[in-house]
Amino acid sequence: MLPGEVAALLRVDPKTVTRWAATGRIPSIRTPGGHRRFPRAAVMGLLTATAPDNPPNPENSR
Amino acid sequence: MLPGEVAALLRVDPKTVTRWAATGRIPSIRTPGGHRRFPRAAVMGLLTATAPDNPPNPENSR
DNA sequence: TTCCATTCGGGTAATTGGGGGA
DNA sequence: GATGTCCCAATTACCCGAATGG
Repeated sequence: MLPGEVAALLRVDPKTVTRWAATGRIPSIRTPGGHRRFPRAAVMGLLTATAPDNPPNPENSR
Repeated sequence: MLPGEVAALLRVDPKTVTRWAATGRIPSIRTPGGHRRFPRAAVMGLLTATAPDNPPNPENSR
């Protein structure tokens, strides 16, 4: 998966994704020219949202 | 979407949006750096919930 | 081979996160 | 109980020119 795709999915700058790879926060593969490729699974793990309990259930909220 | 955008849209302080995410009142994903991204749909839900005259679920707001 | 879009690298400004207090 | 504003540190976004990939 390309840096631009990951950036678009997480609403960040492609440069930020590159920084994550540089700091080892996300696994990445390097092309012979130095460009990066990211495993789709790792990217999917990042966009896992915390699902809050905010349904019509007042008793649960209190 | 970004915390600042949500804050501007709901006309609250970005810190308040952060607190909502922290208390689980709005779903959010975290970047590896710790910043938050909010699903547009969830923001719209909050926007509807804070609407002065069009609350779909008044009991949900409490 | 040339073509264009994207990514590379570094540097700087703006935003965000967390804690504490009004 | 919830929100807005203060601090500082960290993260992120946009600028440039040059190189890579298909």
